[in-house]
Amino acid sequence: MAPAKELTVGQVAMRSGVAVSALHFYEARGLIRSHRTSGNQRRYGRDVLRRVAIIRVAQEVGISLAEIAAALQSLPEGRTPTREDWNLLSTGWRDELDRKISQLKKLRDGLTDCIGCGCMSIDKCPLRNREDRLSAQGPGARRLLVAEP
Amino acid sequence: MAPAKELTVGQVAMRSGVAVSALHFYEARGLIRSHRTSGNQRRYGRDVLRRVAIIRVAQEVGISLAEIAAALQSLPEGRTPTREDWNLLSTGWRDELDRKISQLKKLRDGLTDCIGCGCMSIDKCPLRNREDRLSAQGPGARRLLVAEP
DNA sequence: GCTTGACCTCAACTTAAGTTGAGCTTGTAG
DNA sequence: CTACAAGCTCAACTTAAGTTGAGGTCAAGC
Repeated sequence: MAPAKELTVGQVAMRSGVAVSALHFYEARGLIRSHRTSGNQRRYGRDVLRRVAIIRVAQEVGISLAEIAAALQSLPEGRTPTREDWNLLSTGWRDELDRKISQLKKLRDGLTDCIGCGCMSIDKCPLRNREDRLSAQGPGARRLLVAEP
Repeated sequence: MAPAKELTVGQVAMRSGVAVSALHFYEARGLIRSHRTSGNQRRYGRDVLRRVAIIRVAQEVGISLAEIAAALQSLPEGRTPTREDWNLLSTGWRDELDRKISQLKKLRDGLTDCIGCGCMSIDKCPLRNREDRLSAQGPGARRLLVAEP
């Protein structure tokens, strides 16, 4: 089996859409790893592309590099991660991810539920007058942040 | 109708769970608004609690204050926003929110689809060998980032 | 065998989103 | 009516996540 060719930092940058400087930065932070050629240049295995993709996706939904780094620790250092490895990683995030999904849906669906504005507890709240929801639950702000879907 | 009592910055901080300094900051950035007492202290209408809640929710899912500020421009300055106002706001975000939801689900569901790792195009990719998915679509990295749910 | 574009390190700079602190003013409870 | 918690402004500091630039090395094509 021809050992899948290693990638230079420039190639990884091109294929992942991430700047070389960011790759250096991720490496300094321990999110990715490389080994060096005799001339001290970085070489990456192909799995780095997947790791970088995950870093970007996770970042875009508001997960910090520190959290991502922690999660990536669960991936094996040497070998290409299996499906089991990935599942392990993502179960560590599941609660947080579920919560975020829920929040996003609230935002997307027009924020029709009360998010702690206090107006629900006032008789003249336009939302309450229009829909008359939640009115049986007594006064006070409800659901400051999303708890469940 | 007793005009719903106005809130001091400290009360807003307490009820929203956001620091006073952050409220000042949001105001400086135009995300919320107050008027002043004769003694130059801030007073807020109750709608500020809802605005702040939205700011926090949106922030948590990775939307920047600048984007949030832009979206909040669509809300009426003077009156309590109606459901229509909120819908207008959230439709401006809908595409971005849909994309983020989609990304989150990928992460949560174990990243089982290829996210541009390049390994799908290699015969010995463990995922491909196990599942033999997507194999009819030719070589090359696929779905670097999520396009559709 | 050289030259030119990729790489290397390291320090300094940037932007976002706040926090902290100093020094001064307000307002409310006793 | 006074003390003291709460508010005000403004400048400086912080952390995260990079980017930029200087100064020097590597390697691949001609």
